[in-house]
Amino acid sequence: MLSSSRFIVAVHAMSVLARFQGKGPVCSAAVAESVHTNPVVIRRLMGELERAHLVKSVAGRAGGFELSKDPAGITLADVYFAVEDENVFRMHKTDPRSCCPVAAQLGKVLSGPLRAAECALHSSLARTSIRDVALAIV
Amino acid sequence: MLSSSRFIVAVHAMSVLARFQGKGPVCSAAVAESVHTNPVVIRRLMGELERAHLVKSVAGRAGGFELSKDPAGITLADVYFAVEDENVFRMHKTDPRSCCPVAAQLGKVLSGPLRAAECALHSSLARTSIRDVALAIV
DNA sequence: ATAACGGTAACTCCTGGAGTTACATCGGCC
DNA sequence: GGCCGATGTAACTCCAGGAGTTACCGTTAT
Repeated sequence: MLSSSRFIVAVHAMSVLARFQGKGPVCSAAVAESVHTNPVVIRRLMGELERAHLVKSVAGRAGGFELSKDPAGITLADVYFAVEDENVFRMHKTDPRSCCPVAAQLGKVLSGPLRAAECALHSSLARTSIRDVALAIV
Repeated sequence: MLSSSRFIVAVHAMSVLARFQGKGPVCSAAVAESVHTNPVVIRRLMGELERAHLVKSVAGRAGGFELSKDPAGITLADVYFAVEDENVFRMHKTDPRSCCPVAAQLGKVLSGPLRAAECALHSSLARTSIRDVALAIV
């Protein structure tokens, strides 16, 4: 895997789960094989998705993971913000007491436009559901 | 600096240049002091901005950097895509010949929605110019 | 009881950004 | 012409974080 492909991997895993819906839970090894990675990596990712109430895990023998709701109600935006940093844009440390007005005020000035950009990203990703993705796959 | 704060740092530097417009070039040491980092880091970043035709460098004594055009014509989107990876979303390696249809087709299926999301991000960032940022700073 | 699961800790490996030093080069200015 | 203050860039080091791996515990169907 490439670094920080967490979002795409999560979508990949969710799509696999969507295709197996109603046929019982899918184990991490099976998902890992499709994604071409390690079962532990999948379990860790699923942990984050579970905390976001997008999947649920079934413990014990014949356990695994399944979607916690209708795939039509899970969007790419849900997956993105469950798995990636909540901040799309990382700030450097600015000193509000700096003598340079740019350094002192940039954070406040940029917060509006950056929030707007995150919202735009969210809205766009929210237009595609896991169901859409799963249905597009033959 | 935090890791991958390249975009914010670039906006910071551009804002400094905007405030000094018409007063001659600003040297990398002065920008670095405001950003609270190293002059070499600034010069490297300016190199990328220069390749995107957003700034120009003046060599020799009393040299430095200045905006290459009206700050009202430079948007946050220009800066973002000059300085960050062209791909907002990183793919993991998918094998198109995989026996799992999800692994084989996910790349094609996602390309549309992901391109749309990048466009949405671009459009939102394009609504704010460096002039807007510079004017908002007292 | 056993075997097949998830959950998690404790690592290692690797990539990439940031910081730093050093040096070549350029171009006003005296 | 020579100096000095800039950029440009190479060659590192340092560090954070994602990914991969092994190991072990708890859980549950058979």
